[in-house]
Amino acid sequence: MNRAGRLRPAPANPPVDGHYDCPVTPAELSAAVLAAVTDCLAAGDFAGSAPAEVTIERPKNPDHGDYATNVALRLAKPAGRPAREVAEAIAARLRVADGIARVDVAGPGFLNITLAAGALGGLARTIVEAGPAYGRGNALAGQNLNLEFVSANPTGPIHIGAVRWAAVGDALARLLQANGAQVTREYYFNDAGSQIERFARTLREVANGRPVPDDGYAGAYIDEIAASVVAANPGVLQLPDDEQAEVFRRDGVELMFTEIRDSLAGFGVIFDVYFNERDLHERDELGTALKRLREQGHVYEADGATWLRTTDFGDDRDRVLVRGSGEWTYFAADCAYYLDKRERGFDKVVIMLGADHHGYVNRLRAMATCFGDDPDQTLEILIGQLVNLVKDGEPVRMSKRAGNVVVLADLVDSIGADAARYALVRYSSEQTIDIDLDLWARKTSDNPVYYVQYAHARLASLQRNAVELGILRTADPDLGLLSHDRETDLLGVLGEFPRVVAAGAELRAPHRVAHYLESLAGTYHRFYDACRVLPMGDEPGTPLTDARLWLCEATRVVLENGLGLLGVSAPERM
RNA sequence: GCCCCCGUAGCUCAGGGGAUAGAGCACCGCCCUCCGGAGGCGGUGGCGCAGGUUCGAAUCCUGCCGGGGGCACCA
Repeated sequence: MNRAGRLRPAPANPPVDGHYDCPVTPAELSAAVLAAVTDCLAAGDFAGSAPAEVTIERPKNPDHGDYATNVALRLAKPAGRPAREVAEAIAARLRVADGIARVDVAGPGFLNITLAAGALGGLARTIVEAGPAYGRGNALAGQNLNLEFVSANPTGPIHIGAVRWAAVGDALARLLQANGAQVTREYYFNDAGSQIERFARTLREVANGRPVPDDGYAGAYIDEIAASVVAANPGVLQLPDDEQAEVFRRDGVELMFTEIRDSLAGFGVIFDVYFNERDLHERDELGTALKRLREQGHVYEADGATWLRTTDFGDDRDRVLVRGSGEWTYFAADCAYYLDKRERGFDKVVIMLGADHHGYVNRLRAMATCFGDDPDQTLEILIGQLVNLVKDGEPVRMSKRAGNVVVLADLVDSIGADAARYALVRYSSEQTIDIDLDLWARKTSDNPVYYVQYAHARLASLQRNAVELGILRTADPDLGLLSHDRETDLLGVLGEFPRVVAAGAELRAPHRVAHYLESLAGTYHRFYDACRVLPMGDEPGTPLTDARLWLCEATRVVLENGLGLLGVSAPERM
């Protein structure tokens, strides 16, 4: 246990030349504090066990130092000592660590840590050199996750309700990957079952100039699809009705599938797997699942139907697998699909559902338990609240005739893929949200996506201007010069990024990245307003110019990486 | 009736038990001698209500009030 390299007497003359071994990132500082705590425990300063991790945060109040930790408050109770005493013991060891200028015990027992002057500047270099890797981590390394989202029925274009999950699901997939997880994006395609038959019959009736059946689908897209099927199958209308229905089913679903896949691609969302429910039926995976469930002893017959006893595991009623008519239920296909995913080797099956499906949670968890799995380990169901579109202050209602925006492709046409994705991913999924189309179509600063993209474009422009002036970043900048309040503010925010990425993945909350980026853009603008970067007129560049160019490039990198996690472009110019 | 989500500033929303609850918009007052004013600075203004747990609650628990969604041998 030799931590001498980390905790040693502070040198008489702290380094100020830009080469820092001392902690500059929150993660490094957290490790240093943890080392100090461990040393306290080893030396018997106070009793207890070392925490799994030490929380470091940027205090809101600058008087509270560069970073603060509440570790002493958490250790006080098990130690049986006042928190301030514990804090003092930790502070005493921390004060002699490299690169830490001062450690104060404040309030009930917070440790307020101030880094050595200019120490934070080294972060700019860390970020620029890491480039696209900055912010990424390996907390989820080794996890093989299946992320299912959207999964809208192929009986119509993707409705706005499902679009939220396209944006959030894809961003979450990117976040999970950024933390080292292996992620498969999957779309479950319900191309079997009675709704497909209704869809096929509707197409057939419309193609024959007959009215839409009472239980059929309505909408302009029906006429288009019907016409396309007829065009591709010239003799179809001469066939008997049931054979016609089969043609309309096969080709209609295929056309719908293509349209859905294309509109998602236009939104920047590409699934790794489009899974067909029909395949489950054709391979008799439902039968296999039923057999497996029966072997586990959770299946029974009653009232002519076959049931799964989900009430044994928290569901409020048992669920039918095979109807009295002998037909499979949708739930039976869900069981087979879950089993299929598990047998493809996924450690965890993640499913994103809208609030209108929250009633599924208990039955799906119970089903996983019936298969012998622990749903806390193998199944995760994310419920997101609904989204409403607002235009001219009025909610946009789904209208079959009027040209209202209700479909994914229309949304993209209306406000653009970047704004649409950002708008949908910016809010917590637990929040029911209103998307104001007028706001998100605007190219002004009240539109958050423009605020963030603008900051990136401005930084890209700055780098271009520097090149034009013949000023290039040197390989050995004096980053200790970055000591202006606005510079340290900016460095502090940049240092937060890896933790935002980790927390966003862990909490399944991509919106945190969006809020972080807005805060970063604001901090950058304040820096830029106060700190001149490029030299005035014909003046030559200085070491400070060099250091600030590194800081600006670090900021640009983080904005680019963050926007990338949301699936939003980082434009060089706007 | 039962279940899920949500009530934070005039509006839209952040706030993983921590210090004086934040941001954008709106409103009021300022800042253009040069790097993108699509910007910056200052001001007004808030945790639905009542208990509980805790050294400490917007955050966790209970109840109530208000809003949204869901409770099929439909998919």
